[in-house]
Amino acid sequence: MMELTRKGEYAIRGMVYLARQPAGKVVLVSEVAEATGVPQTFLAKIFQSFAKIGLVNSFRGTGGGFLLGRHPSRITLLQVVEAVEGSINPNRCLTGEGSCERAPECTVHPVWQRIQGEIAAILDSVTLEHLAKEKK
Amino acid sequence: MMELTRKGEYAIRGMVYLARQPAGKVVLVSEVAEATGVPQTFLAKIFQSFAKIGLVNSFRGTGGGFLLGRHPSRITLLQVVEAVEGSINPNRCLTGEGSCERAPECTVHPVWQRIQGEIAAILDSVTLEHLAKEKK
DNA sequence: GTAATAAAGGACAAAAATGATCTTAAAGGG
DNA sequence: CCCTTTAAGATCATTTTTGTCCTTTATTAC
Repeated sequence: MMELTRKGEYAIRGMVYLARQPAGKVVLVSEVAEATGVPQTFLAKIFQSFAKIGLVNSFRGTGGGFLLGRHPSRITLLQVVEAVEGSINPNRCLTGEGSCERAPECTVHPVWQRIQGEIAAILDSVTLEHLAKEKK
Repeated sequence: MMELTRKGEYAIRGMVYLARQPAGKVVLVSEVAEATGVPQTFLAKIFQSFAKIGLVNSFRGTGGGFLLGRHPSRITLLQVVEAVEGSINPNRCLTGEGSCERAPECTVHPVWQRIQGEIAAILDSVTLEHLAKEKK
């Protein structure tokens, strides 16, 4: 449970790979996919959606590919995860408009709220720059 | 992302409803399902699996139904959630045997481990007894 | 015993997540 | 201009999750 979806996992793998490239280096989805063990077509979709929100930049044609949209120190795990799966929300009860009519008397609510806060805080404290550093 | 599955959500709703019953009171799945807004057949499956591990007790025939397998103070949210979705594991990388060959050099790993720990700690600190108390 | 009740269990159906394939559009190289 | 490269986009296939339905088994009431 509480598992990151594959989409989320793949997105992170791909973005960390990009973060490990020399600044300005453009790489092919095919390369990223192979290196990270992610289905190429699926990763392509993810990167495409990231291009739309500026998380990555993309170039077509010969010499084309992807690179990070801004410095890895300015992209947090939270941003990546939320870009791919929407805002963190461990329980449907927490979602905004009318999704839980029993919210007022729902005693489970505050628990999920705490969890949501913890997760977001942790994810937001980690940047792609941190993750790009190889472990010794 | 990081969302509880419906199964998990339904399980919690059902168990909290049981916890709110007078001690020893046996209730029908149909009653629980209706009161909590959960698909009856789905909830039945969940309770059936809970019966096997003693989280609830079940009785067939007239006057049959379900009740908690032990005192609500001795059932934590973590136990309910794990019973229904397996052990908490926000990232496949963390799962045991061979699911992530790149675990050793995976820098994301420790982050998920922290998240996993936080979630488990919070969920384990809340019992059905806590949740059964109506909010004022 | 027989009938009624209600969970157990299995097989099936619908929906969502995951993944592949094919066509289109943009960019560069000759 | 034409060909190649590579992302963009749309469509389709597979798998998993979610949900239903039907039959069987246990229990109670008569």
